[in-house]
Amino acid sequence: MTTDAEDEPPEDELWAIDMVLDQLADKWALRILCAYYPDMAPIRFNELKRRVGGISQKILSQQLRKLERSGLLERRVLPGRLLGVEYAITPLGHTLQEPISALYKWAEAHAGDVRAAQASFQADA
Amino acid sequence: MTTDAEDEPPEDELWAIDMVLDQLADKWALRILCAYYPDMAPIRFNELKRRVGGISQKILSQQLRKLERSGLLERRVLPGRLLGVEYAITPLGHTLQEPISALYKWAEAHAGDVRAAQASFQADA
DNA sequence: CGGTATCCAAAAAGATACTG
DNA sequence: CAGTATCTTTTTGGATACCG
Repeated sequence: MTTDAEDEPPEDELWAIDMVLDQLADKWALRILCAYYPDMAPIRFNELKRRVGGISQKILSQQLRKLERSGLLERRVLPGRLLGVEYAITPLGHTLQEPISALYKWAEAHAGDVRAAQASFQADA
Repeated sequence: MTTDAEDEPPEDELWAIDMVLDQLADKWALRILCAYYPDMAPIRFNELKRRVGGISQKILSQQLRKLERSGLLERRVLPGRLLGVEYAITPLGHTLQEPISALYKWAEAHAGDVRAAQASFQADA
């Protein structure tokens, strides 16, 4: 019998999800995307560096290239005499902002709870 | 006991959000929490290991302790004849399932888009 | 079954210097 | 301003082996 009561997701899609999670599951990717919250306006390289905080140029550059390759961000050279580059959220990246924002808002709302849990964990042990 | 002791020094309330993101922004935390999706039932250690896939006992153990300290998971020793432990989602962890699920669903829905973007990125250059 | 301890390899990140 | 190159340090992960 080929009919399962459970869902039968294609294996091809399964590792694709894994691949997508790989894009986001590192120290910086989520933070970089959170830097666009809530206005989602394009951000220039050094401003991004300032907004994220504690990230080196090298890592930021790497991450931006990764996010650009994934189609979440778009790199734009600013025209005119002003030497500059900005990174804008693509339409695809924009669809990700909802889940990201949800995560960010959760962090805002429950940061105290997490801290309290960590504090009481020591006391419990 | 201290194989890889990772301590988060208490910081300001402003940095609490950052601390929360630190809990989630690594290779495994999101995947482990995704393993509970969609039924959110408690999962035993080795079943969790199988569901996550590709994770070693050591890392899984580390991550579970971290998530337990953060109050997202609860470790329960199973009573009775069977030697076993299960990890259950706490009420706090349950509130996180919504953002996590949103992220997971996004990955499901847009995995193809990301792949296409990565493919066209080479061609574009 | 559900972990820990130890050792080791690999990957990520940081500092610094340099470039167009 | 916006990076790249190079080197070093730090962090992470995997492979056992072993324990309650």
